[in-house]
Amino acid sequence: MPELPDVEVFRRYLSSTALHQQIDSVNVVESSILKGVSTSKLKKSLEGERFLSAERYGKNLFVETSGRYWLRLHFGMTGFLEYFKKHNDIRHVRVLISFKNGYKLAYVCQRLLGQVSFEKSVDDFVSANGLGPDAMQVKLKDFRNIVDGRSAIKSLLMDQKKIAGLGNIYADEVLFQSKVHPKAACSRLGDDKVKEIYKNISKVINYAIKKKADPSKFGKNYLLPRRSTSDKCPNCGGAIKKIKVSGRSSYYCPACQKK
DNA sequence: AAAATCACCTGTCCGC
DNA sequence: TGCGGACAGGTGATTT
Repeated sequence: MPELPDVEVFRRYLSSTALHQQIDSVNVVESSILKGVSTSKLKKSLEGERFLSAERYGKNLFVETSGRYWLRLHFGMTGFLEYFKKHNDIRHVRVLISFKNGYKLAYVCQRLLGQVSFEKSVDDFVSANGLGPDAMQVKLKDFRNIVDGRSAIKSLLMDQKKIAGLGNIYADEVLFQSKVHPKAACSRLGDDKVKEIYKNISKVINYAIKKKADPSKFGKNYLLPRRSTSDKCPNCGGAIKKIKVSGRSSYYCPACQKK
């Protein structure tokens, strides 16, 4: 689930729920989810503190604390947050933060592909990991420079070091909206197509956020709810095709999206 | 240099 | 009903 739009929805969710409440206790249920921080340090550094604000960069959620660190949450393929008072049937809770007001915030991650860490700042993490510009903030000038070389356009859109935030399904959606084949070589795209892809990145992201990143709420001209070879292209009615690009399943319309 | 492969994990679905 | 394999919205290391 968690690509940029999902994480942005999580950010807004956390901002409207868990901010400003004093943390009573932290329970690390599965310590293998922690990266570069021990269970005891996480507990010691969070207990008694409060969350002050929440930011997002790419697919990462950063929560500012009243202590020394920012808490970074990455959600892998299956992560999400749940804020609740009474709830006893949530599976795969990996970190549980209890607040003095009686509520709890659960970081849930079924496949353990997510990460929880402490960072000095958002900028620190971004530069240390060489992340590209956030997909919601990137300027056309910079995007033009990024789209270069022989690589397939979809691989580039998914490369977090080039542009941060898009993943497998939103990269597919952007290319579908732009009528560009996922394997099209970057260097062979005309400037008009580059501009169209650029515009569709923000268009798709903003639309998805508005729909709470829930594909079942997407309109009929979107590919996202139709990621199946038994489905039809919403534009031309042709069959949706499935291929591998960068090892990931890619759905597209061969009639509308030519190389 | 880019793409394929594998590895990390858990769960579900499909075919035999 | 059971079992094996493929696959799932991420990412990093290693190999072609």
